Amino acid sequence: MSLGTTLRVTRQRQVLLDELCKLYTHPTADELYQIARKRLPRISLGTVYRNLELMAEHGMIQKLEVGGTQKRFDGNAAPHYHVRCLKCGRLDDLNLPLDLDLDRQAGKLTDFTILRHSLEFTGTCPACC
Amino acid sequence: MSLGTTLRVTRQRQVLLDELCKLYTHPTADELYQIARKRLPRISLGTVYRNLELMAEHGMIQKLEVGGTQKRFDGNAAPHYHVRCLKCGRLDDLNLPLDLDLDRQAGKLTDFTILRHSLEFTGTCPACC
DNA sequence: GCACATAATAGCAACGATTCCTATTTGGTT
DNA sequence: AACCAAATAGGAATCGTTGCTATTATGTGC
Repeated sequence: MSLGTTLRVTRQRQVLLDELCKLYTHPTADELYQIARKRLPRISLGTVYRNLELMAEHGMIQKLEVGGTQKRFDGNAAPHYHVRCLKCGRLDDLNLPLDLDLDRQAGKLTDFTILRHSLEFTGTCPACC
Repeated sequence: MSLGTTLRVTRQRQVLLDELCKLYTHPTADELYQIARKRLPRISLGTVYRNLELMAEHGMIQKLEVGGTQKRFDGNAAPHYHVRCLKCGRLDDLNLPLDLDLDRQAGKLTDFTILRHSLEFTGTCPACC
């Protein structure tokens, strides 16, 4: 499946996107699987992984490569920053304006062609601190 | 093993730290295992993981939680930023000054207690682009 | 230098997250 | 309705990492 093709509208895809967009908790694939099963009891975990990957490739959602053992997903496709709690793993959005000038500055210091950046703050959340 | 205790100086630990500090490629645990085996053919992968973890806890090295499936390690314990190639995974240091004010700004926007941040640029390296 | 306590090791089993595989089903098109 | 390619469920396989245990080595006090 290339980026040019359109994705078919399957019930599984609709439910996954719908549930992901309702959440602001940046769930893991397995968390979303548990949620989706309430509406589609026979959905498989493989389907969840495949669709999250495809929807991310198509720019409909974001796959977050942050600290921790599991990848997390974000229904908000626009780039933005995050805070992660060291103790419980909670991941929140951070309302800090995106600094696109960083990409330009970085580009001047390296041979790489810079496409974007990700900024993750680490600390302790109110519940854990 | 708590942070208060001192680590014993074992041959394995010496070799791992020595080899890691010679590299600027931010190797994975397995890459470092292959390198260390040239000097210590009987070293085990478990020893590599355990020591990298311990040395990171003691602030001697850094464990990098960046994009990709494997964790990477950095012999430079001072915080700094990185660029990662989307195509080959190459991870370079970036000589952009650390912006500590970001932590203060982030702290004003959230209930979290901010400890630090990690900034990773993504793009394509000269070899892949 | 020797003995002792305990930290660290090698080797391997187990684990968890993710990907892969295949027969079957479904969505979109004619 | 018929067709084809895409998508699915279910489960096996893979891969990075951690855990386990008997054995070895380090640092310390004599």
